[in-house]
Amino acid sequence: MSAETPAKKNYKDTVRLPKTDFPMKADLVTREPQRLAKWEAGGLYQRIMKQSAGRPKFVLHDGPPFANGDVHMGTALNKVLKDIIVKSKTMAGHHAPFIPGWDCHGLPIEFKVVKEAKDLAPAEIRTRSEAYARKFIDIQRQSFKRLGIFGDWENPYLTLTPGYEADIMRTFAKFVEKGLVYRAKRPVQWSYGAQTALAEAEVEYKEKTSPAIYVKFAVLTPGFSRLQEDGYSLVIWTTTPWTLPANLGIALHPDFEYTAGTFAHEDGRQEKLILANSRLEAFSASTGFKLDESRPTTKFKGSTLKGAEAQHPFLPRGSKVINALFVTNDTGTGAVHMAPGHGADDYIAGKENGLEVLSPVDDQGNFTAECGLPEFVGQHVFKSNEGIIAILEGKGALLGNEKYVHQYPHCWRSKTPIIFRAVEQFFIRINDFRQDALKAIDTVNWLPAWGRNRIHGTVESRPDWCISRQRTWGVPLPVFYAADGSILMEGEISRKVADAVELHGTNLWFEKDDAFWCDLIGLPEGSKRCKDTLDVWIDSGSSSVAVLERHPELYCPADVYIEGTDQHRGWFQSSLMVSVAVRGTAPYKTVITNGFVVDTSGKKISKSDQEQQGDDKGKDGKDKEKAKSGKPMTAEHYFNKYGSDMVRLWAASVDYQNDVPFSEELFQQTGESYRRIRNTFRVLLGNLNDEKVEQASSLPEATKMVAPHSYTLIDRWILERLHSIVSDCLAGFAAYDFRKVVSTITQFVSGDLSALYIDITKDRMYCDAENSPRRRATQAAIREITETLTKLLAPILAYTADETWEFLGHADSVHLQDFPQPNETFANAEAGAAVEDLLKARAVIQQAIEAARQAKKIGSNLEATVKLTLPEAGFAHAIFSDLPALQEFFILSDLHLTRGPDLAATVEVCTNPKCERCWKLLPDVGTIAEHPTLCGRCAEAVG
RNA sequence: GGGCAUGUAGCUCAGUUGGUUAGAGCACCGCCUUGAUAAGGCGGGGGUCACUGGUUCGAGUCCAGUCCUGCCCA
Repeated sequence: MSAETPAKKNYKDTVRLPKTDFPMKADLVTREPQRLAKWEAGGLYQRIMKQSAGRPKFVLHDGPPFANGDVHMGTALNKVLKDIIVKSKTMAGHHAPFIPGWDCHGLPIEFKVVKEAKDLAPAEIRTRSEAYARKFIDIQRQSFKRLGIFGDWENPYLTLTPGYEADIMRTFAKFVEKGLVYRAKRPVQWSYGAQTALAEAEVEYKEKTSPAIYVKFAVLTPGFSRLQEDGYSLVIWTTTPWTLPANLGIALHPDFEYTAGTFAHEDGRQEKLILANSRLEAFSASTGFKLDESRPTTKFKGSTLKGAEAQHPFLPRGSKVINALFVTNDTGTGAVHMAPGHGADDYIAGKENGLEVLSPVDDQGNFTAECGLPEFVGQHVFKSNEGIIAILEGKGALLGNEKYVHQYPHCWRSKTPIIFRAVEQFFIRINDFRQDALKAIDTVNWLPAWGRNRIHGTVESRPDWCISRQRTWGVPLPVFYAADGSILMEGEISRKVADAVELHGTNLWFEKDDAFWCDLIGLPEGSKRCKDTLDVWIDSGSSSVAVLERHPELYCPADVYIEGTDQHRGWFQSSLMVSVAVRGTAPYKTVITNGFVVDTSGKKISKSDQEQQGDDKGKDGKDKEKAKSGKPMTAEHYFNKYGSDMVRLWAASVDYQNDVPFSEELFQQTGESYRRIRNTFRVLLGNLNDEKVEQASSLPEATKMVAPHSYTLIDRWILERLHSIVSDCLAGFAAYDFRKVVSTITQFVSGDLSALYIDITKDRMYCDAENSPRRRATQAAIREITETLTKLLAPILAYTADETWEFLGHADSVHLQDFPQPNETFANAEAGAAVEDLLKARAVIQQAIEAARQAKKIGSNLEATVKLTLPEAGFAHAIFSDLPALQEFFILSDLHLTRGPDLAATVEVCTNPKCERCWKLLPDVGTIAEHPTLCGRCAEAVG
């Protein structure tokens, strides 16, 4: 009576279902830290280095992030890409050390420190800045390690260490020795907010409203040729009225046509003015002054007035008329106000024409006595615009005044508008080696290729490098001033400073007095140290000297630099310029750029935006709201919520050479891919659970236990596919195309493994006798597939691959393995051709079955009787006459074959009895007395 | 405003020297399965290939222009 129940149960127990402890739920957030701890305890990175010692080297040089703030997703993307490169190069047979670094000096840190406590002594600022930097180095290091990035984390390079600082100074010494450094009073981009000069890379452009005014300058020189009468005024246009006290000249384009004539205003005013012809109309539209055609006018070229003298509108001095080619005719009047102390073009043109450099503005951006207007001394220049306009108006020199909205440079740290201001600064003369740098660019492989043009253009047009900063948190500019004020700048002097710094750090410079240093260097008594520090781009730009050449494991040029696209102007360039100046060649062989992380609406999510959000919290409602709606952008948030492998998979599956879209939704999408891969690994591992122990312990020979001829067609096919997947992935890694690797593997896992191979081989794996040759053959194939995929994924899914490797029975980490090589045995795609035909037939069958299923005639495929018509031509492979093999491939109980004109299939309800064990509907069920509910195969398997 | 990039399904991306009905993965809808089950299978919907014009028998692909977005610069 109850005999059937235990019997049923018994048959179910004889089915060899996949069994594994490899969890379906990844639980990366808790498991990854455990694995990381294991890696660290075992010194995995050091072991990889030891194991790969002696192989061809591959050096990826880490561009140092600022030791400031948490790890942003953009930084995480970059670091993960670096790690994938290093791991894949290692597995491809290289010795690839990774020495991470941090950029420690500079304004961002000093700014925070000074904000927290005012009026600190320089030495104190430096102590606090170092502590600040080290705090964030630790924070970032934890995040990078957590992201699964392998490297010598305990011995990173820091630009604040004495050795590095000394090398910066020695690099400077080389510049000095090559005669590339000079000191000059030149206009620089000055931040009054941060009170320092700024480099090109330290300014950002934002919209600003400025007063745009038209001002007349009376021409003094009487009877100037071609001017028929006197009393004319040149008209200039400027958006910076505050620079007028520094006006020393007026520039005209030598070739433009100018008109001198009488202009009348509606209000009755009349003026005798000179403007460029092309600007007359715009001038009239802005000011209301129209040229009175009835009065005599004179036309002449700008070169005519060269050398004339005009009257400064409110100061008792002249303004010299000069010619300059940079005068344009798209804005203004064709006559440009020249203040050599307040503009780069002005400075150059002024120098050529013998104008002085006047810059009556102090560090805070306030006027000094030199401005010649006592009432303005001590007042901020931007607050003085209105007063100056009032003076002009009072003197009758103001012809027009409007609001002008334009993109204006701002300080990246203090966010204040910058001013051009002439101060004594140190510069590197670029022209002396610009051509060498341009040549060096063409020795480098730029990825993507347009990077070459980008940096070429940058280097071609860049001005001299302003390398001095009036800041405290940086490497001192190692030069001295003699008692008479003259400069003591020699390579030898700087080297002596460097040697002392190497031993004691740069704090020595700030702690000891001038007498100490004069004594140490051997300078005459009374000499004084320079108070400036070096531009931080010299710091990081010197890394090819301070790191690549110094570190025993590295070399120069490095094989690869990879950073965000903004570094064409930043680190790629500063590194290039330093390297070319110092050794004449580029510091890198290949330069890869990654795009910026943007949200899905295509907006840039920058680190400084994120910081702004944090900084501005609570300041006002608007920013608060912005901070609230802002998405978290720290890597920590995402690896703590989704796991590091998810961040890594995201990084590997986007087109990093363009801007990289990022959103929570995208993360969920990545999660789907991840789960698919993981679940597939889980089944594969489950199917290996009864692999012979001897096999597992004699790895990797296990995969070779079944000779190729024992494989069935479907096994040979999947191994052929695997063969080409290996080739594709290796090619993808070699081309730094990780997206290709991910999509290749994803599609293989989803399309070939999950939907076909695993599905088709379920029957033999579950229901065949344990040692049936085809079952063992498939098991061997599964081991090869799993091991191969695990190794291919290891550089990307650093944690999951390692976990899988462990479940494959290996004691040690997958990261000590090399990449698999394509198996030549399966290179000829013999099975692939047959499977192509099989898949065509399968599609036709599935459509027929689906129709029956939708019509509720059948449920599972096994309930169908399928009549398949194959075309007369083709479908010639032996398998098309092997009915059992076809039934297995199509996963059917009952298949009938005919040949006809077209490929076609019809479906009927199968009437055979169902085998209780394998669930197929087969005619021989019930023919075995011992097992009345089983088919022949199952009866035999049960024994 | 200039230089360099970019724009193919809801999302991330393929689309070879121009050549059938533009593909994949994920998402979505329906069905099946419950022996991969917080899984798996099958089927399906979904695209004016940014826009406009041109070359061509034929253009996502080549040419010109426009627009969007990003980087760098002014």
